[in-house]
Amino acid sequence: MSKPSLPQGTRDFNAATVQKRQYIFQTIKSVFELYGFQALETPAMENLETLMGKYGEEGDKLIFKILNNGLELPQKKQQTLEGVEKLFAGKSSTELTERALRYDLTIPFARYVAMNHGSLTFPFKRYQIQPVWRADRPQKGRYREFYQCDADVVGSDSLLNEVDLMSVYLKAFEHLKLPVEVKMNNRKILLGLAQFCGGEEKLIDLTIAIDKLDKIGWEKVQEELKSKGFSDTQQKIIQQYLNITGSNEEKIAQLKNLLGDNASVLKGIEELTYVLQYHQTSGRSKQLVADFTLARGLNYYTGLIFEVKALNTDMGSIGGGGRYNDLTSLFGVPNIPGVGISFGVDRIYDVMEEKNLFPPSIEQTTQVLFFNLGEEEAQAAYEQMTLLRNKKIACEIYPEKSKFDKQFKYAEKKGIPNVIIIGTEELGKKECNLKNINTGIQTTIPFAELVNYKF
RNA sequence: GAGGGCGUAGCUCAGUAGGUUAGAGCGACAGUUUGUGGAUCUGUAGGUCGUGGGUUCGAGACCCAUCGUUCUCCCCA
Repeated sequence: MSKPSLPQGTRDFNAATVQKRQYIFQTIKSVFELYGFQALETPAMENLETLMGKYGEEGDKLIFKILNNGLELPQKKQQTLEGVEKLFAGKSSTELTERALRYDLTIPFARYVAMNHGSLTFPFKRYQIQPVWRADRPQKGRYREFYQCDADVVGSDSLLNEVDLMSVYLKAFEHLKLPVEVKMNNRKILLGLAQFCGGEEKLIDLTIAIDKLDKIGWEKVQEELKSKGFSDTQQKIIQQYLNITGSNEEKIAQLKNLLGDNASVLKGIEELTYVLQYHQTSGRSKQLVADFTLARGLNYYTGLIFEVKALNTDMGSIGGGGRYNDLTSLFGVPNIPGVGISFGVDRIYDVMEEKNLFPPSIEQTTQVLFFNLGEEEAQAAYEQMTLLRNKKIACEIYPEKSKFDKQFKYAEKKGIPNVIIIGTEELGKKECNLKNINTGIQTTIPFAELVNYKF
């Protein structure tokens, strides 16, 4: 028998890890609820049709597909073979895979809204905390199974939603004590730049290229632009665009100078300014940074886009989002605009672990271990334990009669602070010996008073 | 999809230019101690060196393949 192992890019979470993760989930969840978002859960799998074509060509390849059952049945042989042929032709084949694991939470949400738009109250605000799966190559901060925490508002055009969502970000990371900055840009600004440089159809090439700026530097970006057919003068404009620096106000002023006669750019600036100004008063505006090099891969975004970056670490973005004007039209229901944000919990965990930001208090465990010193003694201990449990004190009894040594070590390893020893002597006097493992102090307490003891 | 690092005991690793029966620390278990742990000491168990082939008188070490893992690029959270 070979050693058991885990699929690539997946992890087990032990007790300590689960507690820390729960701490993050709880923190984010309570902020979502504070802002009026309601929970939603959707299935791990969706119909392949629902997911395909929504994440771009690259994204489609990363969708985990689920092999249909019953492919080996003789009456389905023809169908199966057709499916295989489609597969080799580079197409997706529902003959082989009708279902797939969800790739993110946004598209399933859009599907949900499209299916239920008749009965939902708009604006509809929901949050969702569930795992998603990607058939990616794992590396630092990248897993094949990871959790997303999304909050979206659909059915409202108002920029007040963007304002509120930025507040959600800042509040949640404030609670987590994780210093971040939220980069903001507007797809409309990028669109304007594309119009300036040869046409809207170049938007995607353009965004992909400039998104790499901080990673590969201008030289390489320029090479990529050149290979995508941008002319020298266009490259020059893009370079000027990317060189915009300074405070938010200064950046916006420079952008106006450069591309101010483009309607789309102006609209983008207006929206960005609106959100930034709203936060001027909150005192947290410093964490909101206009960054015109921010692009974001997903193509369904149409307005403001955001990305959260943890300060002083080389971890990639730990959250992102943006406005999409027409996601549900993918599912036949037009005119439901929306805006959403997402938290990358696994990366947040990694950063917090790296920076030692988890409060020690979140590790909770058994408070009291009852020693097992024989059948009769154990019965008495069990009675006392039940009383403490009724008082909501976490207790356990060592399941077998063993040497003190062993039972002490168990308590120690598990971080149980108190042990209660009930042996024949104590049994006779109807009392128990309580020993604090950390201080070594031992006290004798009558059975009748144990329930009132403050652990 | 492209490229690099690493796979030796439960864990972390050592293993010198290929040379006898493959080592250490930690951990586990047992004893010192059938009712008071953490320490010390003593002892015990645990490895077909990821797998398969090749070179060699001889391979944990060298070569090839394969699997696993990890990191970088692409892309993304």
